[in-house]
Amino acid sequence: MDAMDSTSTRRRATRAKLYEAAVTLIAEQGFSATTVDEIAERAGVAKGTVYYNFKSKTELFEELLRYGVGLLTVSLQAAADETAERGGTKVEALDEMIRAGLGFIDRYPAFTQLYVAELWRTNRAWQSTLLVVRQQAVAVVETVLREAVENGELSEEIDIPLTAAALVGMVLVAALDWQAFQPERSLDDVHSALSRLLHGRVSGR
Amino acid sequence: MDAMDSTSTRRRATRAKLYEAAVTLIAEQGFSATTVDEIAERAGVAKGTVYYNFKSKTELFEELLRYGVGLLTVSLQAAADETAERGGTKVEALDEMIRAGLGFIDRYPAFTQLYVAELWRTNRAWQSTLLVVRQQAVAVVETVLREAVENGELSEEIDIPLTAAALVGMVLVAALDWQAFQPERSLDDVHSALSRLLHGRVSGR
DNA sequence: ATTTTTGCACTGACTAGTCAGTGCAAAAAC
DNA sequence: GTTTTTGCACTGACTAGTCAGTGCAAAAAT
Repeated sequence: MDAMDSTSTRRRATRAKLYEAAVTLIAEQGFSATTVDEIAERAGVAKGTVYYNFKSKTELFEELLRYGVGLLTVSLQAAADETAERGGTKVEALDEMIRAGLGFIDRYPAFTQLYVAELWRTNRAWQSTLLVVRQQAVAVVETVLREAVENGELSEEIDIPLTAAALVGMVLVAALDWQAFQPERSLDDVHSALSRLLHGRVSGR
Repeated sequence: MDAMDSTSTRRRATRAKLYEAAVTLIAEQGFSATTVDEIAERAGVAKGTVYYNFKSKTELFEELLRYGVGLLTVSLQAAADETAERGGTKVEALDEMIRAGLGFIDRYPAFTQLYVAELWRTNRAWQSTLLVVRQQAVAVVETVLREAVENGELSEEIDIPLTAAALVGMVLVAALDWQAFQPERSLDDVHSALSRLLHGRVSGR
């Protein structure tokens, strides 16, 4: 039943080293400005190994995108599920998802940079991969919003896709700004600022 | 002793053509993937002309950033000022600034893409230019938030820099998503979804 | 008036270099 | 003994930046 495990442990480890190296370099410099030689060197691997494991530089990058967004989606979903299990409201679930999102960005800042930098480009090879992968992540938020509207926690007037996009954007940009321009702030600081926005506790006292 | 007009009309026109060509190409493909030959060709100009007008590809790009963010800042400031003049509240001013931001992104989507894609990169030549230029734009929002707190419209507990960053991010990402994934929506749709978030009218009925 | 000079804006062929991807034999790991 | 990795030389396409030269209009010299 196993056997056909086409990727050996060894190969997986090599690939992981390559992802790790590529994500940092591409986040800093962009895809085109990053050379395959650099990636190989940083991963401590021969250039030929890159091409033994991936058919091209572009393919390596696309796999990286899939892998990274997969991690994010799992983490968002886990936050939503845990809140549900312990009987929390949907708005609490959203709040926990914001925290999970911030945690992800805190752990993988380079991936986040790279994702944002590529997401809205047009005419690039991996555009369709990105579209799929983005929808995966946003869908988790949309589902919780939808449930919250159904059980009356949120107004029926909200526009679910737009609100989901805005929430994701808010977290993404606030977190990147935090990392880039105010790294001394704590995750809790950032979380509570965003949470306040979510709960409409900005205006009024 | 006159001749102060150091840049002739002709040169200015050429530069404008180059900005126009560069902004679209770089938004689509990124800085490194865009060649100077492409820019020149799209602008209908010889390659040498690019180097006659700018000392390098990087300098052309930096000028472009300065120019674009300048436009945005002016537009945000105008929205704030007009609201103040007609005696509106600070929260109304924020609302108008959201609209102005959306309008800007609607008019210059390519510039916005390019800005977002480059903003959080590290180790790039134009990093310092970006820092300055970003602060310019965010400062306008921070000022209005600060005034709103001072006159009691907003809670004293809000974290001004973080909230400003989150608001800008919310608008930026929602607008780019709108353009990329739901272009059929109207500006008013998007504006009212965001406005609802700002006013805390998401939760509750 | 006509010719010559000057300076600006622009041109495009050319240079020197870079980089994705290949090929392959030998070694290491499994 | 099969799979994976290494090391390294090589290729060919592509690219940032340069530079000698062109076109042209206004000024200066004749």
